[in-house]
Amino acid sequence: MKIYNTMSRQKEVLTTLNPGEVRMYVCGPTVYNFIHVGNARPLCVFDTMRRYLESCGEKVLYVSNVTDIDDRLIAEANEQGRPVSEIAAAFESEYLKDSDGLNVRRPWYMPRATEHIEAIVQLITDIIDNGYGYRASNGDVYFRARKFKDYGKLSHLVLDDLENSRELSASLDGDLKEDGADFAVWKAAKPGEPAWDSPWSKGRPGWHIECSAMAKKHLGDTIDIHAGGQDLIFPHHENEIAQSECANDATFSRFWMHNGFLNIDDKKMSKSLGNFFTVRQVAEKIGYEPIRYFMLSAHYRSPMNFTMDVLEQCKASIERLYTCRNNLDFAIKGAGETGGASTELLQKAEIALADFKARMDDDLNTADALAALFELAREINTLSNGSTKDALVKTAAIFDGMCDVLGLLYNRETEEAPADIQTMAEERDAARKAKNWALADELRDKIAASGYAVEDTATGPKLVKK
RNA sequence: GGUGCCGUUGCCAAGUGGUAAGGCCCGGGUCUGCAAAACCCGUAUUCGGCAGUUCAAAUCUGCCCGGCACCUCCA
Repeated sequence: MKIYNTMSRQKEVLTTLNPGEVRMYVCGPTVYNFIHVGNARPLCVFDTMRRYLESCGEKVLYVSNVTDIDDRLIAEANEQGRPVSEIAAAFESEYLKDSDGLNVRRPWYMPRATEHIEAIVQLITDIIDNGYGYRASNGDVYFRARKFKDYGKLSHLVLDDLENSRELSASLDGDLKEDGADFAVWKAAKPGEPAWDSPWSKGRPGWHIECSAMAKKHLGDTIDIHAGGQDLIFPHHENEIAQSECANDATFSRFWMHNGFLNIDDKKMSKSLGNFFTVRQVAEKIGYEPIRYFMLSAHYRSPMNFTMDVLEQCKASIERLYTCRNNLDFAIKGAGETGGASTELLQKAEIALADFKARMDDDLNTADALAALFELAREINTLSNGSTKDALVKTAAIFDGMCDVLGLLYNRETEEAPADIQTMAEERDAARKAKNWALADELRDKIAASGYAVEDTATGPKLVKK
């Protein structure tokens, strides 16, 4: 497949260091609060990337970290008067609930920053030994950004263009840095802050260094794909590259993928604007699945506008897929050994699958892939009545495979309706045959009151859970 | 100031040189005892505007208008 590599700014054929194996690192959340809907985008998008690669037979070593120590976490802990570790553990658990709710597969490995202090200290030591790091008077350790000749190669920013902001941050940091462009890899602890021993001071890792260290520890010096939100390109990923390449003397990541941003009602999401939504809030209103569908309904690199109105549309779209799938199941139950439409159905299914793959191969075009899925849904709705059981089962497998790659239709009701409801449906069918419409309607109302809708089909009544 | 992105039907959104996918909504029809679901038909002669290149442009070029993001810790 081809993916857009932020580094080269063009689509490239994805290759991996070891054939059949993809080493992928996706920046995860800082667990100081519930994750917001913006966080859900990389979760859903890169999970879909992983699912697609796996469906193609690749083994995906998918690493996504949890940042459980940083300034915001400390601020939150101070505010609540609880230890940082407690806040982090609580919100990590909430994060996983949301992640599971969105049908995001658990990472192959999910490293926590605080459990990798040793690896981090080692990496910083290597950086200093190679001349790229230095200890400041207060015990902080900084990285000499300017010394790394490739600094800016990912973001395509030139240090001198950052003049204004650089001066600003230099003045804020006092005289600790040799150069305003330098960034912290280790921060000396202030009184009361969580701290770990190091050769330089009791302190904590900087934000960028943890990803460098954890990627190295679990995936090696060179990884295949590094992914995250577009806002991480600079400075986060740029700094990761500087740290890792200066410490390891090897290319850090061969491909860089970045998802576009999510706006809320056409504005950037922020707490001050009052348009800040957590995944949990939205899921409680409408469920998780429309959120996932929404994330896949546009190309992952384009900016998206998040509104409840559009989410309702997503929900309706998913409904169509569920209905189709349920109809397919119903058709399978009633199908026999003959069916004139079988050949055509299987043909259409193969075409849809080929389209689906071609679109996913083109830089993970999930919006286009969804179109292929809907085209298949229409063919199924049209042809399933005239097909054999064998053809229907094969078609279902293809349909399910596509849904599985997208991570959709994971809330399918597969249980049979309760016996009493089925009995009522049969009684209603008998009433209909006797043209007793009053009784038939009465029974339909009763069934509806029990949470089921009954539909009349050529092969008998069909119960749908509502 | 530097870097980059975007503007396609009522809404969402693909399409990046060959004559506008798909979904939601809406209107009409078929099926149905009535429904539901489904299917069929209809919904952009047109892709922010103006020029240009080309046999051919939503797709390339230029200018303009409008919106957005990043530029030291925000996915």
